Amino acid sequence: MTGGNERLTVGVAARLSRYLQVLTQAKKMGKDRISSQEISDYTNINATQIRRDLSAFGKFGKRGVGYNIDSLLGEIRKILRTQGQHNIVLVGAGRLGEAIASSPIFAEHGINVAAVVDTDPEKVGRRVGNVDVSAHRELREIIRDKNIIVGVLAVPAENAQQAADDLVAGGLRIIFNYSEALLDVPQDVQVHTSNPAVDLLYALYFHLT
Amino acid sequence: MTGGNERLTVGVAARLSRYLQVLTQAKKMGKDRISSQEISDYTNINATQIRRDLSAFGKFGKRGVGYNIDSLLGEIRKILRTQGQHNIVLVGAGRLGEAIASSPIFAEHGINVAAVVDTDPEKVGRRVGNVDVSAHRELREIIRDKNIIVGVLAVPAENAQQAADDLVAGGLRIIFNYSEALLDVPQDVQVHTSNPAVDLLYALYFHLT
DNA sequence: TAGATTGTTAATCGATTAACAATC
DNA sequence: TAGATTGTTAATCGATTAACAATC
Repeated sequence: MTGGNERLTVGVAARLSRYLQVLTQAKKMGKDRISSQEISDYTNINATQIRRDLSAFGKFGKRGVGYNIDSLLGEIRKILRTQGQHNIVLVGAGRLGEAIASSPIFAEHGINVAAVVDTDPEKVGRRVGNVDVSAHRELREIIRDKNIIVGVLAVPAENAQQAADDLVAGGLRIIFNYSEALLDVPQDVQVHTSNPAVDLLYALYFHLT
Repeated sequence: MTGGNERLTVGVAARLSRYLQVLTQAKKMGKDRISSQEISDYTNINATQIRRDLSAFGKFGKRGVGYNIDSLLGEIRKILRTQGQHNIVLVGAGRLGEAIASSPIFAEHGINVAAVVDTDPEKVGRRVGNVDVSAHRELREIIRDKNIIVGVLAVPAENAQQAADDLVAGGLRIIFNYSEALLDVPQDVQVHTSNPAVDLLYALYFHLT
């Protein structure tokens, strides 16, 4: 339907990202193909919606059979342009920072924790995930030298704004915020705040009603 | 416009939860009132949409002034029915489990980590957050005795399905999954999978295009 | 009074869904 | 052939947005 070169809408890009996760996992579980209904069961996205999203870019499925996981993975990666490696920096080497750096969840999608920084001299030099912790004041050089495009904040709320300012000063325009703090940043910086408690309240509402 | 007793749509409930987070933080920052435009800046939800969402339940704002934070917090909590305390159990006392249990992010919204369990005997008895780690096999009794309604999985992907099965067997119907695994659960169980890598790919798409 | 911001309308756009022919 | 599942249409519903009068 579309030529294929327009920018995706926010909704479509979000859904395609979720299909990507399901396909990655299904592949790890040894599956070869998957139906729109199965993807729907894992994502709670309507199966018709899934077929519609995919068929806008080509005929990727086989009627009566479903979608080949490997080839669909390739197609979606092409659409989302996420085929390369992306370097990120993690700010904060506390428990959350360590958990993030050691998790396979990023590597699986081509995202590489290229550096970890902390203000605490005790933590500098320690190994976290695959890298050694650097001093927070070296942030600017690290961002430049390692070609980093995303900063992940794993610091207490009271330090989050300062850390965000440092990331912005270093040139980053995408920040993932794992603290509960609200961040004030320039207009052209995207902040993604992840707050499990908010998601939980929302889930509870539907449970209680 | 609405009588006020219908079930909220998924979209409205999700947005109201996010307003709740912004208001909670703005209050901590010492603010008394806030405009729909300010909430919009923090959430990326259109200001008209915010006013529309709120005015469906009453006239909570003052023209020319904005919304009083305390009273709006109360109104939204009433709408979302999140005024009580909710007990949750955390499965897994590793780095991520410790980070979650020690974070103020849940307590702030009336969510109480009432128990932490782990299969590793080394970890049982250790203090994490405000509770002592219990043995995983006691899960069922803990859920019953402590009136727990939500289970949070902070375990490696390879153990996630087993842990989910145990939570379901214990009677829980809401699971938060912080592993990358796909979980097979009965129809009436809600699974919320949080995958920062997926969110990141999605953010990158808009950055790169 | 002047400036700001809500509450509300009206118009548009994208998401959702059921249904089903096409076809593997 | 029989069963399954895609690709697509058509109809509906909710989200989004601009605009502005009301009013603090």
